[in-house]
Amino acid sequence: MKRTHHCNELRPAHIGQTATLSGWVHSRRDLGGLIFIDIRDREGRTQTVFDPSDLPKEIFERAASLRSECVVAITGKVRQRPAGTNNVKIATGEVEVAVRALEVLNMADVLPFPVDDPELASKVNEELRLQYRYLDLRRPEMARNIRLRSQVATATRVFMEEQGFLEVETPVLFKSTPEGAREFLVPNRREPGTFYALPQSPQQFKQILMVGGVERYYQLARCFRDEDQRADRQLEFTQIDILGEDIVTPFTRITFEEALNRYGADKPDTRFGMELADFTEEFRSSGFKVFSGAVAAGGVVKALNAKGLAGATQGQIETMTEYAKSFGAKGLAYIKVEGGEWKSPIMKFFNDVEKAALTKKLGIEEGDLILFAADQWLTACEILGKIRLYCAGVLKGQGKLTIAPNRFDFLWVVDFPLLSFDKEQNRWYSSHHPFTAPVAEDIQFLTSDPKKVRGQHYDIVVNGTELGGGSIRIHQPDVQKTVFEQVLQISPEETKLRFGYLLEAFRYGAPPHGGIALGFDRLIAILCGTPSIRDVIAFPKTAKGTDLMTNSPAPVTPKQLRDLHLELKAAKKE
RNA sequence: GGGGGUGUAGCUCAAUUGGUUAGAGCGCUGCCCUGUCACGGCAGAGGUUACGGGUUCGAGCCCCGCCACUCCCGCCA
Repeated sequence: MKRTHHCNELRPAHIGQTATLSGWVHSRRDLGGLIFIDIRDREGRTQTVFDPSDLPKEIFERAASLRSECVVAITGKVRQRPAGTNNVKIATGEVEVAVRALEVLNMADVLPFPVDDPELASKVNEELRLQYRYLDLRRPEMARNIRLRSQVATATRVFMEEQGFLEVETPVLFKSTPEGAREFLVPNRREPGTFYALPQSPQQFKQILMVGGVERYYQLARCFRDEDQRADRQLEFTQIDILGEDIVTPFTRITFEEALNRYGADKPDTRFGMELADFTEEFRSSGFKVFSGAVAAGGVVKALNAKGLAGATQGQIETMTEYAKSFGAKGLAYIKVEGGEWKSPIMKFFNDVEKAALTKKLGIEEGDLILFAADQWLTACEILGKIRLYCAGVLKGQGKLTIAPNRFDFLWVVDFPLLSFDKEQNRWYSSHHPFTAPVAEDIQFLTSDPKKVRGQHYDIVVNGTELGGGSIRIHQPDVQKTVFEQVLQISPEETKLRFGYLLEAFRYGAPPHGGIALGFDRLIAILCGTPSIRDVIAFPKTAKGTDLMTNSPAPVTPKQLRDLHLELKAAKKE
């Protein structure tokens, strides 16, 4: 029995035709003298009817023994449903198939969790869903995500090819690079003590492709980073990786500095206001020593107005304070504007001029909650940035802030600092990656005043999520050498060992080039409206990097270790 | 590495704050049922309260440890 139609296909126009459907038993409704079975495939579902007056007894009895998720094929006549029994919830709800023949392709055990009821299934523990991922993937929600992912991948490829980009696959077995994320290593059987590394991104190969004359490259590339996971971070993930000439930017641009000043984040969510305001000058000589002291130490005073949050309980204020402290704040000063007066433990320190400045800049009204941070510029901005998002969450929960679900605020963040300083290791490191070109007029400061150097780097942000980033690459070997050796303090020997091939490639005619990488999983998650990229990856890993379905990672045999010239120092904990 | 949350029947949850035999809905099993689509009715089975200790006359509940999942900080060029 070969399927003639899929389960979302039959309509009144098919009435009278003979059809064969195959798929899973979605649900069985056994009325005793009559059995309805909904058959589901990935396209949808169709009701079939088993009527004993019309069927051999044997078939009817077999239908009665079926349970959810058995795999069957049926043949029968498509007919109109009796008046008043249409099912408006499904697309095939006007017709049904009167079964003549049934083939049971496979029985199914009782399921560990329901897949037929979207409401129940969506609440099932994710641990269980991951363990039985194949069942989870049958749920319409997951099936839709996986399909959308496939469609977006195809659309991407069609678009890129039209624009003259070539998809080139780059090796997964690559070489370890000292900068950047922790890598996965692959021991080399052929030469003891040598290793491949899985790429954190196809970065270096794609630059080589530029030198190789590809001109416009893209790839849906798998990347690997052995770092701790988040809802939007997996050990292995997919990037839409692009390299070519300067990328056109149709979206709003905002500088890194402005993004921090206004939103307290380098990936601002601009779908709502509540912007930060600066009060450094106003409090420079304030009687409130916490503020004036921070300014004297070279810091700033920032504030934000959480409109309508004056009703926050002491507990909520406490929670916010703890939250702020977890980001390095020393405390969280606040003012509640309630009943026509300003209520705050620090009210007594403010004079009228300061109050007037606050009222003016923050547009303070009855019912507002004002929150302060006084610290070094970056710290103060980031703390209030986190508090801003927290407050937005609370206001959303109270229905005081609504954001249209189909609103996507895309923007470019530009003028990032090229370098950041690592206090622990006492050295500079690349904010983005070591191949990012400095802004031309800043190159002179590379060795004398590294913090002043801006990178030709841009992040693409949507709704507060970093979707991707790109940069104009260094294509002059001398600048690249300076970055490696003098700024990042990688020794000439190490540089030659790790990046020699790249520096050499640049000597043979390297065109200027820029690239961008978009987090494909994050993009799909945003399009699917889910907060976790696990929902758009067919087989994701848990927060600890395990695969609950296959139980990986797992030990290997002593022989495998011997072949790889490896010896274990610590055995697996039992 | 650190902080928070969760873990009770196959699933989703409850258990009056330490007190009788740990309950409900769904699912499952059996019987009944010819127009259901969350079918319905009757009956029934099903529990190492994640795991290991401890306190107590008595622990799902308190304490210590441990495991798993999850959210966040660090980390993620």
